[in-house]
Amino acid sequence: MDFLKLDNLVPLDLISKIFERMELNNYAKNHLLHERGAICEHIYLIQKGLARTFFYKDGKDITVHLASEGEIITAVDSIISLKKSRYNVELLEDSEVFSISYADLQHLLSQHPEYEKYVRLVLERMYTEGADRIEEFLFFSAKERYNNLVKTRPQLIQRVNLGHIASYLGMTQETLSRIRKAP
Amino acid sequence: MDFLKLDNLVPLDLISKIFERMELNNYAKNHLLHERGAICEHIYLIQKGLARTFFYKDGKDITVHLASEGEIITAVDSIISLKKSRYNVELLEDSEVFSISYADLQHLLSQHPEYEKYVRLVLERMYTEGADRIEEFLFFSAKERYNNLVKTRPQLIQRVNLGHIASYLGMTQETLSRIRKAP
DNA sequence: TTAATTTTTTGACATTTATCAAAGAATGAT
DNA sequence: ATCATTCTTTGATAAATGTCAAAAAATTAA
Repeated sequence: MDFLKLDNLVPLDLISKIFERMELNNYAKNHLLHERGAICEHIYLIQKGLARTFFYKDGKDITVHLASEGEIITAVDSIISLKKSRYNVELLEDSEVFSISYADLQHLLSQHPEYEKYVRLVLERMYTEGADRIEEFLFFSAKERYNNLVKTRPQLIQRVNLGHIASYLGMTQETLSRIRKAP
Repeated sequence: MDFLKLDNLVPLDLISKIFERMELNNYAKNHLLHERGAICEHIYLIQKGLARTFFYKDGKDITVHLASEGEIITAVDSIISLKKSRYNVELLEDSEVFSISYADLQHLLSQHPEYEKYVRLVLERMYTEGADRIEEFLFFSAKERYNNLVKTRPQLIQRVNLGHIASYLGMTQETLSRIRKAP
């Protein structure tokens, strides 16, 4: 599985149209793009750097999503439903981040319905990636899930700390540490 | 989480337009709507009855998806990518099933780009449901996952056998049997 | 550079869940 | 109704993973 990169799916002229509507900002490591409890109104595209979505379960911090260059991140539990989000979206490195409000995106789409198709392609891809991740949990042991991640997104292994990778894969950091050193 | 029902998202006139292009067929229990190894070209909408997507991992049959009345089912690993599918799509009851080829749907959308928006809404919903399911695996024990399913889709518990429910929830049937009888 | 902080590893032990084998219950076919 | 088949439960045991506590290593800040 190769991960969502907008530029494989969407023609350049549309990308630039969307980018015209987007703000590009620089933020330091640990900056929160979105904080839990708030309604999330923006979609973020990582231009440079790394972000994660996470939340707390029984006091433990669990990483739900990781996005690096060219990938999209937002609080999926809020952006569409407009409900208060349980998620935080945090930068793991100093980053350059494009952002567009969902309202602006919808406005752009209503003006240019010919672009809907590409949003559909992106959503189809996101959906398929989600389905693959569900399969991982249905079929694979902790060790296999880790090995798959190493294969599909090796850059993450280098850049994200062990605790975040572990919770992203649905295991404790002790378990991941032991998997890593196993023969 | 309430499950995907087209008619909450899509205006009736579009539903009927799509339905004009759809075939409605009756099939007996155990009929395969789609068989693994083939490229899946159709999307199915369950009018009456019950279907599941499943596949084999080390000889074991694992249910990946369950769809009842008003819900959509297809081989998600194939319909978009046009790769050979690992999945079977099987009916668990005698059923009435609408079907449309993905090519026809795309054709309809190119003729009526104003409908793209609704496809987007459906995909957004499907994506969010997928994200919820991933969360289940990240956070919840076998027992909690079962209790959540009982709460969100009680009809399934009645209609789907224990083995299929168990694999859908990522556990063995013995574990689910023990969870059920636990105090 | 040193100290403080954060991250990773390790060990001992507990818990959850899986595996295997078999019995019991339910369902469907004749 | 009876037999065959499929589904569910049970028990014994094993394997995977989690928990807690602490040490070691790496990173960051002063």
